[in-house]
Amino acid sequence: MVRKSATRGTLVDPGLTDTKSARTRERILDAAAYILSRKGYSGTRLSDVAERAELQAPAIYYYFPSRDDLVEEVMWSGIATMREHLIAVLDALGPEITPMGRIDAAVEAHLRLELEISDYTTASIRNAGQVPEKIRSRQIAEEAKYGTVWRKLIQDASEAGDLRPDLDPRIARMLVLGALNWAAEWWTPRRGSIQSVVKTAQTMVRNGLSPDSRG
Amino acid sequence: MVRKSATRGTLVDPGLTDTKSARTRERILDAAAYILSRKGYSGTRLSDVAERAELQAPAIYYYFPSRDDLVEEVMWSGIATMREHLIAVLDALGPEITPMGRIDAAVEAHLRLELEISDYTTASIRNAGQVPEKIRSRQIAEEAKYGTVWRKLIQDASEAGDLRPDLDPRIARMLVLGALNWAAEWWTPRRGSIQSVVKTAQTMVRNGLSPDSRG
DNA sequence: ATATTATTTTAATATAGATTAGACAGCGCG
DNA sequence: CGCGCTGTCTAATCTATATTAAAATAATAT
Repeated sequence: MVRKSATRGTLVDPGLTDTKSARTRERILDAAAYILSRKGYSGTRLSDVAERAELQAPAIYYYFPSRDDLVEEVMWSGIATMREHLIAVLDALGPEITPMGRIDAAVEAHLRLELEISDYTTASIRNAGQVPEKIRSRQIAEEAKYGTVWRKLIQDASEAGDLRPDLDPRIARMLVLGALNWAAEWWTPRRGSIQSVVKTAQTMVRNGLSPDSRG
Repeated sequence: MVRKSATRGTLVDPGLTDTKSARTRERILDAAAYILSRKGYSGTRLSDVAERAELQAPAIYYYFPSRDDLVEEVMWSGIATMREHLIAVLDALGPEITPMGRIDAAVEAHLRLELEISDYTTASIRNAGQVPEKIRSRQIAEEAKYGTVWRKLIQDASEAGDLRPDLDPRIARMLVLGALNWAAEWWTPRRGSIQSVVKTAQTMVRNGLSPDSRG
């Protein structure tokens, strides 16, 4: 029996169903994320995915109705995971943290997940522009949700008077996310620690957004 | 006679040879840049390029030895154009401009070329990670040259005492370029003018890089 | 141990897309 | 006029890759 793309576990709850079958499915998704993040949408061949998942290409069809269904799941779960991760981090912060402190935390959360954990995230980020409409729509929905979390972060800063008045908040948000997203394109472990990237990014974002300090 | 990829004119000097043939070649390159920036490396089909250039796919082989040669030229000329553009803008600035003022100008130059002019630039930016090694190497060389211009901009600011000491200059540079590069992914004319993007980007970069103002 | 179901494999199929071959039109020139 | 060159086209080739079909193997239940 071929099962219709079953609900994939969230990051927080990585799957109640931990059968051998579920693990194989996960292995295929992981492989697809890996290839997708490196080769792009059109460059992702099922044979490559299969090789990395250590099985034959047709076996993929036992778990996914089509190549595009597989890709779609990788794409949206990449962003969904990012959002879940970010929200979990923010929720753990406690109420005494300033709005700008929360933005610092968000910068770190985004960078760490992107750089150290997830092929899903980079697959999702890099291919956002290239996938066909069918796949894209669901991903756009996830992106919008993620953007909303950030919009709130910046709005809170603004309301606390911690945002330069000469910034367009939406543009500022996109520029920040761009700086973070792009990190996956150039960072490698060989060139400095993630910690150093996080630190510099936090400093730049904080000072880029904050009004001039009045001495 | 098939000519080996002839030297493409620079931005400043768009080709001494303005024959009908040269124009057709240009049309093919333009079409390839357009498709490449939207569909990615593997997704770029010669038939699509041909359609946009208003000829049949095999005609492309009269001007380029292979698909990859065509792609390669788009990819490196995208960055080369960006660098020429940036250098031209900087050279026009005059010596009284501060290092940070020059960075402002660079931010504007980068954004304007990326957003208003060039499919080449976005093709080059977006597909940097996906093209095969053969193509990539030449592009990496161009990227390095472009990075050098920016490195100098930031170094000059640093030597003038206009750079926060707690920033890693290389990381800061990559974060700035990331914010700028990413703009192509979200900006559309419908959502605000380029001018507003430029202004917000300049403000954020300037304040992100500058030491705290002592009042 | 055997029947049944789940999983994976190997062997077709089908199509898309790069590339090549060969023909053809326009054109300057002897 | 007929020749050679440039630029383009149509038809043919060839390969890669998604997908389907038909087994074969593994696992589980009876």
